[in-house]
Amino acid sequence: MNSDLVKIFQEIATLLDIKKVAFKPRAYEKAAFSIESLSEEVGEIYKNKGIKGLEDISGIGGGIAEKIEEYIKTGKIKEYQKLKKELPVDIAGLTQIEGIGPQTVKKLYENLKIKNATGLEEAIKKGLLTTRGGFSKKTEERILKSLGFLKAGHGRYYLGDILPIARDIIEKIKTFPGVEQIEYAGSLRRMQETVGDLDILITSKYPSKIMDFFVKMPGVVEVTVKGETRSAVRLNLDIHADLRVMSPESFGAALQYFTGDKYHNIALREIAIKKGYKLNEYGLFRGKKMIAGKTEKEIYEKLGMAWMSPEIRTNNGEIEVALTHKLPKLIDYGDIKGDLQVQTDWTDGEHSIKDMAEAAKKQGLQYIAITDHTKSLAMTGGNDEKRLLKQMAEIDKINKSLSGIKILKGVEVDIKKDGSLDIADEVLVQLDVVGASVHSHFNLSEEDQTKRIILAMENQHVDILFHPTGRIVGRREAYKLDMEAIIKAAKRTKTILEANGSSRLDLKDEHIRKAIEAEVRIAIDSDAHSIDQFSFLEYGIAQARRGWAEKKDVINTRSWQEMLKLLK
DNA sequence: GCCGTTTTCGGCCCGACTGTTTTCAGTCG
Repeated sequence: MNSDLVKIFQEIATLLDIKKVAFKPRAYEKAAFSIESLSEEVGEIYKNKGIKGLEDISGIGGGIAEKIEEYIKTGKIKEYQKLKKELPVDIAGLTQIEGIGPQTVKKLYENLKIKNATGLEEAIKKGLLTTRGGFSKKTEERILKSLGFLKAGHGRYYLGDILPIARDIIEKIKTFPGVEQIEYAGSLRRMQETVGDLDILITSKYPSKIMDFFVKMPGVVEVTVKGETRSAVRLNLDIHADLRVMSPESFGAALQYFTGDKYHNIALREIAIKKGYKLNEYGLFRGKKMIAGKTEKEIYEKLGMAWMSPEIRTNNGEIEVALTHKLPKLIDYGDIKGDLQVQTDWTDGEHSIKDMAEAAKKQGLQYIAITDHTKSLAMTGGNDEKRLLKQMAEIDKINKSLSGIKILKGVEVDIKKDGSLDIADEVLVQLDVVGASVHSHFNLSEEDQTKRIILAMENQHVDILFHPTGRIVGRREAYKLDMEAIIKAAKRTKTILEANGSSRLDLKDEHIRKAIEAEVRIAIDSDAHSIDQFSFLEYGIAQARRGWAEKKDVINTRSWQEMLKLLK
């Protein structure tokens, strides 16, 4: 229901944009955004509090509330259907093609009756864009390129794939003569799950020289934009990179502006206006006078709030909290002392227990829990009770031979279809850390899946629910699950929820935030399967920061002795 | 269409780059 309405309102916004209606499009966009970040179904809100309840949602007033009511009652919105009839095209599909916006969508339909990306491609093949469409050859080429880019599946990249590459590129640009300050901004600086492109900011006395270096840098395949202060290129990994050169007085303003996100920035600029200022990427101004811009901190402070970490800049309440100076002190990237999910070559990991322990120590960790798979996961050679006991004895031996790192005995026990576990309680009780997780029967109904998992959480030995929703970024959707019920059960059964730092990134940030609000603790794990994968902890911490987690909310920020006290 | 510690009416985020525009519209971030 919510996601349908989000799509409809976004589409209404674009349709009104096309008709050049003023201001209404922004109102519909805002409403869509509000609904998207809602934790409750609008249907529930309407049922409990009626149309008044809907109007209490920010960005939703009388008009849109009525439309939601209409949708709840009839399953459709007349106004939307009317607009759609005038322009019956796949707007979202077309506008996601770079360079195509609302007006181009209209032109494509009116001149050529093009309704979607496939139709567009066919029209280009027939040469219709230039012959009858009223488009120039250059525009046609640009659209064709964007289509190819989209078809290759290169939209957004998983954070963990792109962060190391971005850091390399920054190092490379640092070597250009004349580069002073350099930072990356955008979704990468916000450490979002996925990153669309690289936004790099530089200060330099020689902007045009820097631009020349940048567009000729090794790895650049194509230059899409080149100007005095901004250039954009496509790199050989099909990643777009944007470079902007700013003056030092404006560096903080630019960093703030290009870090975003968009909604956070809009909210900030609205606050600036109310205070009689103007905020842009060059600074905060009163009239012509610049009153802040050198650092992000001074801009936030002049706007009446404390500086906040990029990870939480989403306009999901952080601005309101910042205005009252009650921002959470987010967990820091160096705060994790131990890793509670680690696989070894006893199952599907690549390296031995000892190698993993030594690698963890090198990474600065004080302890790890070995949590190999169990027998239900036959493809990984999962441990049965007997082999698990043998592994525990082995860990005792290795612990005696190592210093500076403690190895805890653990398991990633498989939750069977009926919610029971595939390792006997008599063995589980002997372990330090029991993580339980789902690896099969992803297609159960929400009710059955939720019941199944809660049953496992009720086991007195299950300390942590590993990767609770089963999703993998860009690869696999989460299974259907009543997250609210899971969080409630976690509280009741004293089960820790995991924030998995591998490409699962599971729990998601919004669920972490809800868990913490419900005073459920989390564990940030790497789920490392080889010695180089402890670096995944960084992404797990980012995830937790986006979920507003503080150090105290995360059990493995404690020493292993203190951490164990928080388990069942 | 929404909203209010200047307002229940009159505002609504801001600027760079591109194209074919000779003064601005479209798109993007």
